[in-house]
Amino acid sequence: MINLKDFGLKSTKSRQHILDILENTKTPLTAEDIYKEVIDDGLNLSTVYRTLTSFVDQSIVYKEIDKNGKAVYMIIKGEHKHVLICVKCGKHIYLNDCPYKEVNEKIFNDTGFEVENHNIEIYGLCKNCQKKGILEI
Amino acid sequence: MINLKDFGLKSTKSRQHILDILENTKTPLTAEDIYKEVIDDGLNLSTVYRTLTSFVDQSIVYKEIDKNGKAVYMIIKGEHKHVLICVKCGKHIYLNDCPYKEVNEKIFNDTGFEVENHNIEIYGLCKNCQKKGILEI
DNA sequence: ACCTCGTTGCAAACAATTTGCATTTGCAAT
DNA sequence: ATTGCAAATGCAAATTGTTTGCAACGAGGT
Repeated sequence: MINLKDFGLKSTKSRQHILDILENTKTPLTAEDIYKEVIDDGLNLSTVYRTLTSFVDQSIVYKEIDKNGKAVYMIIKGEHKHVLICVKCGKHIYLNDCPYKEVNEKIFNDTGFEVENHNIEIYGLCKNCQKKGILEI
Repeated sequence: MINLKDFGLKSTKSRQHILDILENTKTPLTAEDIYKEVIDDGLNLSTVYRTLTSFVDQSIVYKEIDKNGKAVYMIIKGEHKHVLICVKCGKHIYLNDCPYKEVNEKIFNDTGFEVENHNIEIYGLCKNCQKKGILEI
């Protein structure tokens, strides 16, 4: 349960609704996705964008750019996420823990570079699509 | 040396020039970057886009979307690159080999996902900036 | 209840990319 | 070499996703 006031944001119906949507989705959403859900409130698309921007500024949500250049948003729940993306069916599989932890140490030893954070999208074939044979995107 | 005909593409001056540019750059280029280099040929921006699209279709170049949602293109030369980006001074350090190789196997064992490729940008402090103390971006 | 400043709607601006159509060009067949 | 045709190109206009200016509105402290 996020309290907008804690982030210096006024609590309006629009924002609460958008926040609610983001809190209750499992997949990242585009501004358009969210807009469709709030259009009945009479909410404007630019308000959705502005709201999302302020959420990003306050580190309430993540903003990522997908393969098609569209921005997708998802709520930050503490740890960072890594996603496996199937190049065939587009399925997103989220990893719960970071499999790259040990690598950071190796990088530090090799280069003296101290890793703070990383954003990783890994492309491949999900279990299901491997069965289907030849790669056809 | 790539031969366009091998990819079912007509060999035109425009395409050869664009291919040449892509073959001789170390950094990924945007359509605009390339356009600036071919504008003296009288080449049109939409031709650049169409050429890049057909190169992507033929798997001659990669298309990635950067943080700002812009597409960048780079020739496919077999191996992929990883870059360490210093959050303080912005320095880019390229890794010669992929430190994540072993991880792919772990992912496969855990999830059945077969990694084909990944694009990684790792953020942290380079050796030099670590000395300078507190992080100020 | 009032005042202030942040928030919103609306329309218009923007930036990156794509598309329709008329013209040109590469190249395979003659 | 010449021809014919599909593919490639230039140009301008359309599209898509996102941002912005401005006037009206509303939340929340006083």
